[in-house]
Amino acid sequence: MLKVNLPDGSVLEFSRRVRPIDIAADIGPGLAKATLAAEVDGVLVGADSPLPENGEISLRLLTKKDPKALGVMRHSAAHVMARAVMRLYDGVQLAFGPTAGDGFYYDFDLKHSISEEDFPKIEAEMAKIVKANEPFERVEMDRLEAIQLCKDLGQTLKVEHLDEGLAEEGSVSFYRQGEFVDLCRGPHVPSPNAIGALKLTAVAGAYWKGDASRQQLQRLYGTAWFNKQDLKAYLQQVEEAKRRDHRLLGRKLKLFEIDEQVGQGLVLWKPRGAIVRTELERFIGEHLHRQGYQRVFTPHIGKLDLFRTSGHFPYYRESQYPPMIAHEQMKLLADENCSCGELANRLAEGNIDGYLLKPMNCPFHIKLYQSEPRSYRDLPIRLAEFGTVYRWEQSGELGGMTRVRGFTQDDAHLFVTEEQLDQEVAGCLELVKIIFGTLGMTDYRVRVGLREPDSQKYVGTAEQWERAEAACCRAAELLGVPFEAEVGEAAFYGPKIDFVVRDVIGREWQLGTVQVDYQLPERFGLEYAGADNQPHRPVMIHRAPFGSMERFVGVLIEHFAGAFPLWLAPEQARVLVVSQKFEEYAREVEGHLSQAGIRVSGDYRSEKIGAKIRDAQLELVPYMFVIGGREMEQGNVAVRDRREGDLGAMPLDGAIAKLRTEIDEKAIRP
RNA sequence: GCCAGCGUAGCUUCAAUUGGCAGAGCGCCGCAUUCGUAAUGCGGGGGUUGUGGGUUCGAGUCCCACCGCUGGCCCCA
Repeated sequence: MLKVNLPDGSVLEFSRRVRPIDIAADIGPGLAKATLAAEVDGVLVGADSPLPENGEISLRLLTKKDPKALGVMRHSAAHVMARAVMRLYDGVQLAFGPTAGDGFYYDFDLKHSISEEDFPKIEAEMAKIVKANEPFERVEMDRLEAIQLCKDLGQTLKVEHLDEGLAEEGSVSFYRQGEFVDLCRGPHVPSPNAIGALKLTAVAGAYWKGDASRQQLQRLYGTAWFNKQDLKAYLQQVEEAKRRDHRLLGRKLKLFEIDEQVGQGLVLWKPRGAIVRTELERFIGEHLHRQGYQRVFTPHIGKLDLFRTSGHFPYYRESQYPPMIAHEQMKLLADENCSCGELANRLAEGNIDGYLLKPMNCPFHIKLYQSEPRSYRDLPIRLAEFGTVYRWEQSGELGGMTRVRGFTQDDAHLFVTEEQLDQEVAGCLELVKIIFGTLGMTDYRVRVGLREPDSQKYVGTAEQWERAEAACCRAAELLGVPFEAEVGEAAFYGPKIDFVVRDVIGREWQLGTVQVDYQLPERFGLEYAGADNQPHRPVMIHRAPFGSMERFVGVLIEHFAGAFPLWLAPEQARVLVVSQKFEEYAREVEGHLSQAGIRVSGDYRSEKIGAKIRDAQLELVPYMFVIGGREMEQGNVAVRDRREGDLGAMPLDGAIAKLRTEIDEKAIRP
């Protein structure tokens, strides 16, 4: 006897063996037809997967109305795509093909190099498969049988996966649809007619099992929807989002430039972009003061030895700009006919010294800590700096402001006692929360990055890691926002708490970060005198609420679609003269606004007022001051709001007060 | 770094029939106009088609290499 609890509270009982689809049929034939998948005790299963004979379960039947059904359907769409590709090309090896984001992908190994030109052909084949509407059938079998089946099918990657990833499994499942058979966990929709609209979106390289040392496969991306309208709406939304792309707006609004001749990933902040950045820095500066930070400045380069001690060099050499070597050393090496390989070896071994463009600020702040004897009474010491660092990111990874080679962190390092750790981490997180709140950025997730237990890439003892990870988890809980712990996302020296946001094309970027570090204090032998007059080792917290100014401003441009709140707007107001006859009075107005600390400019071109308004609107200037004969006579100003349009005439003092209030409150308007 | 695609004026979904005179709009500059809440009119300058090489009578167009950009993978201290 199986007792089934449905979401509406009703209970059904079955004495025969049933599948979700049978239960749906019992309720009504319409529902049976509409059921695409089911959720049993919160676990996604196929509509035809057998349920236990006895016991009690909670069951949710998933129809097109349920977003989870959309995911199941997309997974099926991936199978349809794989089947189409196998029909069209020879020697196709299947890898993985899951649901992902707003669509799905499938990784293949095949000789033919798929390009976008092939899409119409593949899409047409997929349409045929959908139309034929052969059901997806689930087949379970023993793992060893499965290996034999995959061998028979010539699917060597699947055999590999059965030997590696699934080695522990007793039995595995396949999904069959016509001639197409694929090792797959499922679930799938009953048949492909649930796929209402399809479109292939991209092709890219992807490493087998995500391992760069393995072969590279071809990954085909697609999106699928229950109907054509949804697909159309989605494609429109994607186009819409692209218009907010910070790379486009950055140029249009003259915020920043990345020049080929300067170098890849090196940002030139234009005057307007610099204003946004400066305002953000000033904003956080106020909080630094309140939270007891001390501002410091450190150089852009330091001796290699410093970074040998910190562990950055040579372990992270690949992601640094190559070291600088002194003239004399260079000459000596040249005289010896020293090869590049030899040079690299000697640098690594420490036989040659040089300077490194800093990849991080911490070693410098550590030296500042060490520059004076420290007592427990001094702690916590909080050293803050807008420190510019340089990292040799791989060229394929660079783009816009979100991934660059030179960037400024709103960095700080806190040197604290073990007892102070929790409170100080909480303080750092609070700061990130304030920033995100002030800017109205609510769409973020918090990730606690933990170490991968058996990986070799971390430094420090297991015991230290456990303490640090525990501290991070405690702090995340105190934060009061949902968070997820993610294994393998830690820094090499410690766990971290990251604030992650999405850009307009759905990519995730880490912004604010707080990291707990027992390693660097150890490596540098940091100490403070305790109450017991014995030396103790401080714990370090690395923290950057914005993350980097470049990435943050890039994301912020997209967040506001370039229309910054008044306090951040590069140009807060523009004075527009109806005719050049009123220029003198308008310049007076402009002067008063400027005196009041408002970033204002004047448009005195011999253009019509409509054209000037249009230009100001397109340049996203928040306020326009229209000055004509009426205003001059009455000694007032006509204010136009970028969003709301003409606000009518008002005294200049009143207008200034209005703007000042909005600036001082850092108001965000919808 | 790897896979795929792209690169024409400051900018743009840019245009340029099978390889056959490099064009348009916006911006910019000049002149006229002095105007009331999203585009005034006229005129003008601006390109060694990313760079280098090759095929050809002839290359923006075809081929090769490099540089850069876009999407993805890996990476991300």
